[in-house]
Amino acid sequence: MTPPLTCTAICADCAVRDRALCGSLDDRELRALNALGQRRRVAAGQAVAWAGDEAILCGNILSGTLKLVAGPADGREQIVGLLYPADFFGQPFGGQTDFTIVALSDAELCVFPRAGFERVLDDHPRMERLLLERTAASLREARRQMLVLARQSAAEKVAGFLLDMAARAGDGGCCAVPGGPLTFDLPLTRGQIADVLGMTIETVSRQLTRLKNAGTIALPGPRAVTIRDAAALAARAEAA
Amino acid sequence: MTPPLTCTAICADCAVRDRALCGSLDDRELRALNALGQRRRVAAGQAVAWAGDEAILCGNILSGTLKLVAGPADGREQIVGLLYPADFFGQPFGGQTDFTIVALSDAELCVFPRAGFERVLDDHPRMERLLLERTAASLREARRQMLVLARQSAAEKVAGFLLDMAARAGDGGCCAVPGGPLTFDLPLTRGQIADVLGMTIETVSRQLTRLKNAGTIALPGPRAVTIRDAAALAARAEAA
DNA sequence: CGATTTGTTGAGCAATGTCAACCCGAGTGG
DNA sequence: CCACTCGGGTTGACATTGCTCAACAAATCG
Repeated sequence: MTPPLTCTAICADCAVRDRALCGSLDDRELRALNALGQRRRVAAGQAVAWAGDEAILCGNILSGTLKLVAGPADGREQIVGLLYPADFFGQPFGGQTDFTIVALSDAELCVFPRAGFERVLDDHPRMERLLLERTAASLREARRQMLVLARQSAAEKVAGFLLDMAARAGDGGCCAVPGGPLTFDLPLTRGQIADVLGMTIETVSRQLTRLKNAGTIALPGPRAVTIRDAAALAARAEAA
Repeated sequence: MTPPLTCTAICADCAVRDRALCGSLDDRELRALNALGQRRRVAAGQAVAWAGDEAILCGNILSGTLKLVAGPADGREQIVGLLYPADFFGQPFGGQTDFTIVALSDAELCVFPRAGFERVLDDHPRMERLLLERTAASLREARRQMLVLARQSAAEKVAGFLLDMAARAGDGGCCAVPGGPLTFDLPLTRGQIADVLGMTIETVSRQLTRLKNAGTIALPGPRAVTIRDAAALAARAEAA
C-alpha cells in the first residue's frame, strides 16, 4: 500500500487519535512520530516513571487512569495530578522526572524516547505550540487545585470532586435525562480520593455517607456513584 | 546612532535583561519585542489583571513582588503564585485571565499586548521554547506546593517558607558566613504569608514566635528575619 | 472457604481556626 | 506636640474540624 498507510499503522487504530496531542498533526508529522512511538501496557499499581530518575520517556495515555504523585520520605503522599486517555505525560526539555507516575488501573500508553520526541518538537512548531497550551492548562488546573486543597472544607472537597468525576464520566455520555440521575464508576479507591483531596480515607468515607444519607447521592457499589441531586451537590461544593 | 541601539533602548537599562525570557534572545528578536514593549509602574495593592477578564496583556516583572491570587466568592483567598523580577506573567494563547494579579509592593513591569506577543512567539521558536520551559517549571512548582498545602503541618509550612525566602534573598547575596546567620526582609505581611501557605494570620504568627523562642530565628523587625540555625529550620521543614 | 484488601463507623484527641483583646508604629489632623 | 486612628502584629481562650486509633463489615481473590 502507500507509505502513509504503513506509517500510520500504529495511529490508525489509536483510541485517542483525535483528542491527543497528535490529533492535530498532518500526515507528515504523524509519520515522524510513528517512527518513534511504541505501545506499552502497564498493570494497575505499576510505576511508569520514578521521581528523581532521569526523564527518558514521554507519551500519551491511550486507556486507563494514572496518578502523578508527590511523595516525601514518610508515608504521606499527595496525588498532584491524574492522567486520563488522551493526556500527555513526561517532560520534554526537563532533566529529572519530578513526580512518580503510577497506573491506577491497567493502562495502555503510547511512549516515545524523550530525545527523539524533542527532535520532533524542534521540527514541528505546531506540535510544540499544542504542548505549550496543554502545559499552561495543567498549570491552571494545578493552581485551582491549590485553592481546593488549602481552603475548602472536607464537605466542599468531596462534593466538588464528585462533580468533576461526573463531568468526566458524562463526557463518555450516559446521562439519561440532563439534570437527572447520573451513575458512573469512580476510577479511584477511597484512599486514592483521599490522596487527591488531601484528607484521610475515613473523612472521605464519612462525607460520602453524609451525602448518601442526605439523598444527594447514592452508592450502589463500592466504586459506583449516582448523582441524584446535582444542584444540591453543587451547593455543597461552594458552601463555606 | 545605529538602529540596534535605538531599538534596544528600552532593554538596554533593563534590570532583568539577562534573567528574563528576553535574556536569551539575539538582537533581531529583541528588536521585535522592543517595538511592542512598554514600561509600566504599579503601586502596591494595585491589580494588574483580573480573573475572568479577557487576557490582553502579558510581560515581565522588572522590580517588585506580585501575587497570583485565586479568590472564590467569600473572603477566603489563596495566593497560588508569587511573581518576582525576571518572571513572566500572562497567558499567551489563553482566553480569559485565570487568576487576579496584584502588586504586593510598588512594582515595575514590561508589558506587551498579548496579540502582538503571540506573533513574536510565532516567529521566534527559541522564545516559545523558553516559554514552554518556564511554564513547565511553574507547573512543577505549583505541584510541589500542592503537597505543602495538603500535607504539611503549620510548623513545616512556615519553616519551609522561611528557607525558600532565605534562598531567594541569598541570591541577592548578603550572607556573611555560609551557614552563618542570614538576615533579610520578607516581601510579605503575615496575612500574605498565611494566604500563601493556606493558614491563618494567627497561626503564622504563633509559629514564628515558636521559632524565635527556640532560638532558630530572630525577628529584628516586623518584616525582617534572621536565620540563626538553618539546620534546625531545615529539620523542622521536614519533620512530621 | 480463608485471606486480603477495601470500606464504614465510632470515640477521643490534637492541631488549627475563630473570636477577642491588646500592642505598636506610622500617619494625620487638631 | 499630642491625641487619634488605622493597619499590622501578637497573644490568649475557646470551638471545631478532621486526624488517629480501633473495631468491624463487605467485597474480592486465590
